[in-house]
Amino acid sequence: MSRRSSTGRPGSAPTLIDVAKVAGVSPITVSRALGRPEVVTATTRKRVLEAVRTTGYVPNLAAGALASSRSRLVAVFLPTIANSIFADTVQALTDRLAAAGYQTLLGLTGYSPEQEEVLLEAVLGRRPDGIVLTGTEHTQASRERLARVGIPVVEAWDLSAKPLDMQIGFSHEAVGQAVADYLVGKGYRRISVVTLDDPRGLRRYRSLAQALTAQGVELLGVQILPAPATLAVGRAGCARLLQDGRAGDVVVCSSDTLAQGVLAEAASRGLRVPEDLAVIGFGDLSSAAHSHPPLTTIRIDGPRIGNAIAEALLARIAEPALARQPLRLDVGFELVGRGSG
Amino acid sequence: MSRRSSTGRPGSAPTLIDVAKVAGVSPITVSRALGRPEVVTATTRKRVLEAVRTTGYVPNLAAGALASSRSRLVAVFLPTIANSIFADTVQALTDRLAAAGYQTLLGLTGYSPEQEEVLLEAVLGRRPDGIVLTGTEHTQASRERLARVGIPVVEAWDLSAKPLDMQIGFSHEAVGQAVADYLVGKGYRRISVVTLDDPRGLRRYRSLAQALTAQGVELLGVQILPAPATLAVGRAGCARLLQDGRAGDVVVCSSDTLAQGVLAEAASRGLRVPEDLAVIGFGDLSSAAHSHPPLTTIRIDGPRIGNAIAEALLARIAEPALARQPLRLDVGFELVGRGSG
DNA sequence: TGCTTGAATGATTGCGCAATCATCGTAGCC
DNA sequence: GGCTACGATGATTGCGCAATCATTCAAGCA
Repeated sequence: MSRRSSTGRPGSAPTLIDVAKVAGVSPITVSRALGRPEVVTATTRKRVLEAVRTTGYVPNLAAGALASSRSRLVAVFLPTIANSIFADTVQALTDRLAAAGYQTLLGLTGYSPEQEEVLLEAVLGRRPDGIVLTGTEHTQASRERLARVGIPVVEAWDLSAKPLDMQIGFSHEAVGQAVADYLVGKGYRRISVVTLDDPRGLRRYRSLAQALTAQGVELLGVQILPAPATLAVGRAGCARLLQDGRAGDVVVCSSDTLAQGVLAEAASRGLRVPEDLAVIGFGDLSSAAHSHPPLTTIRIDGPRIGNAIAEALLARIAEPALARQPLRLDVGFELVGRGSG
Repeated sequence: MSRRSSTGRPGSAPTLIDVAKVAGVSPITVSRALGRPEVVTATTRKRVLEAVRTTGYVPNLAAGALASSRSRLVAVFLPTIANSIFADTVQALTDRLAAAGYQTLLGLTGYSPEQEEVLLEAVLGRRPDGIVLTGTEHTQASRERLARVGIPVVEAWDLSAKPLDMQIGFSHEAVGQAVADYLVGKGYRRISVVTLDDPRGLRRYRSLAQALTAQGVELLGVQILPAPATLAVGRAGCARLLQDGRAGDVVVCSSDTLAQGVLAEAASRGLRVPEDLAVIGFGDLSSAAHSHPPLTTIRIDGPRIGNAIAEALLARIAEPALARQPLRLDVGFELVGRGSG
């Protein structure tokens, strides 16, 4: 196995030049055969691909990125990987991007704009061709930096009045409103909330509270809990509400996972759901339809968001002239009524 | 906002040279002030940092990678992001790597070695400083390629006889054995399995079957199901077993999520758990302790795996002389007995 | 004073590739 | 047959940075 690079150093990876020598063409022809095969004749292309195979050549994308100022990298920032509510979106997004020759840099922000800012600073060093952020809450420094660098940005899972660039999500206010309407319509008047202290959950909660107030109903109790969203946290929140006598007739949760915790707490106390205590979740995780009773929740089309992000990014990259053309896609949501409330 | 690059083109990002001009030093001093601050005097460092701030400079890591042949990138391949069993590991891993100045490239293989091979080929173009693979099943082409490139590789979540490089995981055979011992010890003789057709789940299942056979017990029924691991899939698997009269007294599942599906199916049929049907899971997800009844399952220390991967990678990167020094870390597992079986 | 020593800084070079412009050759046309 | 037009290929250059070697300067010492 004595392959050697153009400079003759053994052990280092073969380069375009090595391939070119083997194929008997110029380096740039190799580059073209690989990058834009249609501009090269079938025979040279074949010769080049053969040479690629024998040399074991793998293009150095860092060099390519430097020369072309296109990194073929997309940075994706998530609050956490643990909450599977983002899983479908990320899956669809990375699949679509991978198919288009893009790779995904992952950043985990832990619901913290400051953390996001730090990661952003680091990631920008890669000169990604696109950036996907979760939510619309960012530090001022992040906003300014993103405005400067001018690469396509998608804010996902939310909509806001002052977008950085493109937004693909839905209105958390509308969700709160819809839940309020649903509950009031079903005759509930004694309502409480268990929510994570993440920005979107809080917005849904506030919107719910406001919509209820508008209909003459006041929230009975609220538990705002720090991440992560686990069943244990949901249980604890519910226990606290019950203990304070503030659970009311229905608990609205900021995620299905918390809701299952509430379900668990209710069950352990012998409360019947929904007769004694109704429960509303958010996310429609795979478990929601199969809990006991099945969970009434809000369904978001995660894969659709992921695909839409990819398409928006790829379109913008292909046609930078569209820059800062406002894209604002509301994918909506669906309230799925099941047995829990 | 009229920053311009060294070549005077407006709009393009400032470079080391721009910063150097502003700071009144040579470019290489800027590089040093940023990369190895200890070799530069405090005053120059301060001047440089000030210039970095005023110019809004962000180092181009692609150029740095090209010049230094160190990408500060680690590629992480997961079967899927949906199964939260990997979430803790990835979280710990990325946190630790980010703290050390490394970024994470995410690859989703969908439990397919062929998919992994394709992604590997693409990712190798970035010349990552390390690669993390899930499991020990890889195509021959992947194995050869990885052997050639000689960058640190960690196979996680499993152990095998022929490691690519480093391995950090546990023995799935031992898990199967432990479950067999546990069940037989509890007096169960009529045992069935619901498993995803992922390599590790299948290995646990086969080991369980073998260990049972060694004790004179035969598996009553097996359902091998395609991904994803959802409650619905678990329910369907359980329903099938019951319908065939092959569920026996206890169903062993390849994940907690499937187990919860089994629990749901049992509940919907009015079966008492564990009296009529016991259930064993795998993973000890946050929900396992709170299901009804709480799930007997196998706990894996995910964060520990993530941290160990990061440490192993960073150590190897810092000291390439250790290359191919076999590292094989068995993090073990714990059978957590709860109410379900 | 003259020398050594080492810390701090600078000049040069090349990493591997794609953009750009130049060249070659052939088909098509009147 | 001579021309154009265009498709295919090649030569040169520079992307932004760090490695390497060179230089400067001040402190320390006999």
